[in-house]
Amino acid sequence: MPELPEVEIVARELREGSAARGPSVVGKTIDRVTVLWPRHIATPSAAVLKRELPGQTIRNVRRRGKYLVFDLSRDVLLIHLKMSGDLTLVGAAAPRDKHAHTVFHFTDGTALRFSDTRKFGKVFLVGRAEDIVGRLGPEPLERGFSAARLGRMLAKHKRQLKPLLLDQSFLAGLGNIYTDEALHLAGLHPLRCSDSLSPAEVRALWAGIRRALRAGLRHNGASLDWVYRGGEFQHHFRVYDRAGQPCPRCGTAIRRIVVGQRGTHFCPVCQRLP
DNA sequence: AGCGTCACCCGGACGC
DNA sequence: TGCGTCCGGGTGACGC
Repeated sequence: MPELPEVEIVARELREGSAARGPSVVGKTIDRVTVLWPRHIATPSAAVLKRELPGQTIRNVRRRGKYLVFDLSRDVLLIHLKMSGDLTLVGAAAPRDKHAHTVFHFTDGTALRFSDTRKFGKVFLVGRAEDIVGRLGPEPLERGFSAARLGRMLAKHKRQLKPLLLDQSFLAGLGNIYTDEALHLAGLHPLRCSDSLSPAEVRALWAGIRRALRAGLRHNGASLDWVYRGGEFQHHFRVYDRAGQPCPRCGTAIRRIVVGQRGTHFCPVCQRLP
């Protein structure tokens, strides 16, 4: 279930090369594209994608929110992995993968394979990355994301913290895991109203968000959908997926409720509703 | 603006 | 063992 840390790790590995994902894709030129599941191609049509990509070279791979951004010589390719998507650089002789739905073949014979068991992932080809990621909120790990800024953002809304933090146009990159973890680190109930936080609570939330994301990065992401081989963060969850188990801080049984159709995990003692 | 609901998928867990 | 059913994940579309 890729959230900011998992996507960041994929971007880094594709950019710099890794054992899990193969050598860097930066500098490779696309020769042709195979699309076995056209519904992956969100924009434009698969036909246009197959026509426009050949000849373009990958200049850089980066992340914005949960999107992977491939800067090409002319256009920008964006991929959203959703929950079960993965990208691997493979050689010409690689065994086929029945879940590989879009394959970018390079002129050197290698190929970047987009596999997605649940077929939720999306591919976008646009002239400017902003066409897709322009509506995203700030990056929580960026220098400019201060506690004061978070406080101003929170005060502008009257929403429950959990759905607000999951809203990518409010803040980019938090999914269900890191939101629950951040709220526990901050000692804030997921149903607290965003404009009701004291300055100290805002600072705690700011620190909790950043600590949760950094912990995920440090442990190479979480592996729940058997996608991110090597990710270990699932062994360090404080509340996520731990209903009935003891809170790491006070020992009280973690509770699970549903907020906006999302499973939400919290400690009823450390995260009280005023 | 904010909220609820649904659709999109399918592997795995569960119940019978 | 083999079925059937439900769940969860991120997002966009929709209606209120």
